[in-house]
Amino acid sequence: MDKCHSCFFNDTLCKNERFATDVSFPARTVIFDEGTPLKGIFCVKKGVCKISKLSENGKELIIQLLGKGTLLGIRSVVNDEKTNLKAVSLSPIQACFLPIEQVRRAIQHSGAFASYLVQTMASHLKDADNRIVTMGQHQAHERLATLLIYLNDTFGTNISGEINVYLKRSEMASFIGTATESMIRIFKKFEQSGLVTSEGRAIRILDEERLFNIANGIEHSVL
Amino acid sequence: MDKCHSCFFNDTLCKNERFATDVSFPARTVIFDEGTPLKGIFCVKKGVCKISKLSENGKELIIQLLGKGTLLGIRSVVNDEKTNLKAVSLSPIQACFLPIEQVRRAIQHSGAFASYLVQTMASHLKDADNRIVTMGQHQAHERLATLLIYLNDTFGTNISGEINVYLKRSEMASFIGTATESMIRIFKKFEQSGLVTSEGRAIRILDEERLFNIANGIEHSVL
DNA sequence: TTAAAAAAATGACATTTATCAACTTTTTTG
DNA sequence: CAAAAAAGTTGATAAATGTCATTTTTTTAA
Repeated sequence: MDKCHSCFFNDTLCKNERFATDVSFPARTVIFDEGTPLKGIFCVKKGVCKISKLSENGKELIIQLLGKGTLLGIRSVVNDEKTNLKAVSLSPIQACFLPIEQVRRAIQHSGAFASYLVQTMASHLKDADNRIVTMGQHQAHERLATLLIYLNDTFGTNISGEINVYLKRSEMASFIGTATESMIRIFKKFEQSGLVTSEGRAIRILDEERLFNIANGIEHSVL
Repeated sequence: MDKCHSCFFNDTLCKNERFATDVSFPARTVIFDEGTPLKGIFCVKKGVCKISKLSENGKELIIQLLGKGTLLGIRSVVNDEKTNLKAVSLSPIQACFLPIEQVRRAIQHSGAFASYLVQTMASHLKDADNRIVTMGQHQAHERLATLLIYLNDTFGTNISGEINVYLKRSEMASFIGTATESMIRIFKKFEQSGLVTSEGRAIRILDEERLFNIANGIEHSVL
């Protein structure tokens, strides 16, 4: 149980105490599942995990992808509910863990932490709103373009230009809310049009500008 | 500029001061538009307003309907951004207004207000997640059933059983992310199946249980 | 390394949903 | 009140997306 030295908690909150502890998870591990009561929150320090929710009809939808610096489980802790989301690591995860009592105490007594939290949540709410609009008003190929740009910009690429997140085709479909087959067909058209290339789950974006235009319904050529 | 006596600010925050002031808006008025810098937040005390966002392709999507006790504009204020949402009153609104400096001060110095805010936002984030799932994994008739149940349960009905919110057909379509014509056709089937009745914009739910089953993909009869 | 399992890809087809044009009804405004 | 504007409705048709069956490829684990 080593102290966490690189996250917000310790930086602003508990400089001389040992509230946060380090934890890690291998790739493709369930960190928590829907319906679990959480004992605290995680702050991701390395790796990416997916947050998903099962629809009543049994289909999964990926709500968020969380990387470095993001909080995991905060909502359930704040509202004292069982989590309604599932968190699975996509790559090996390093994180730190802050117990529920400390979180509550921090909100009450640290203006800095409260402000940080409110700002973070406000920003997530904004993202969620944009996501709702995208899901509600855009077609599948526009949503896929949006996803690809988001992945590229949020998680960056390695030396050879591959996006640093490796999703299954079914996960990409799960994110944009289409059938896997539909997603594959659209993705193939993107490849044929020279917008992206892929090798297995590694994706490289070749023409972000055109992808952007497709995402926003400006370019229709690739249907 | 009378003091507001019935909202969270005064109850928990400024019992002896005059931070919050009363404001009101007639029905169908723009309270703020996308891109506006806000000078503070509103707390709705009476009436309902719609929060919407314009998609890049020019279509509007209704993100939320806010009634009594909800905050308006908090996100932009917290993150010091121009609002990216549009707020329009659907009925005459009574609200109180709290200036931006007071909000910031309250988050920093009032543990009670910080907790309240974090909890409210956590709950909105949960709603947003559910909305994303509904938009991404459900068909139009399921989304319409979900909307009708939501309206009925959130805003209640008057003596004659009519839901207390009066939306245009195009607004219902805007909420569930379909073309108005599609929405009308589905709504008509709901009426023909004895699930709802309507007279203009007044809607009465006749069989909430079946609506619930449709919303969750359990019943398919009404296609 | 190889067999088994999982994921990816493809075609044929069905279903859902959007679009467009025309028309009717309701609401707004001079 | 009457004319104009906006909202609501309908049918015909096109486009988008899902489903199912099957095959190929990749990944996993013995």
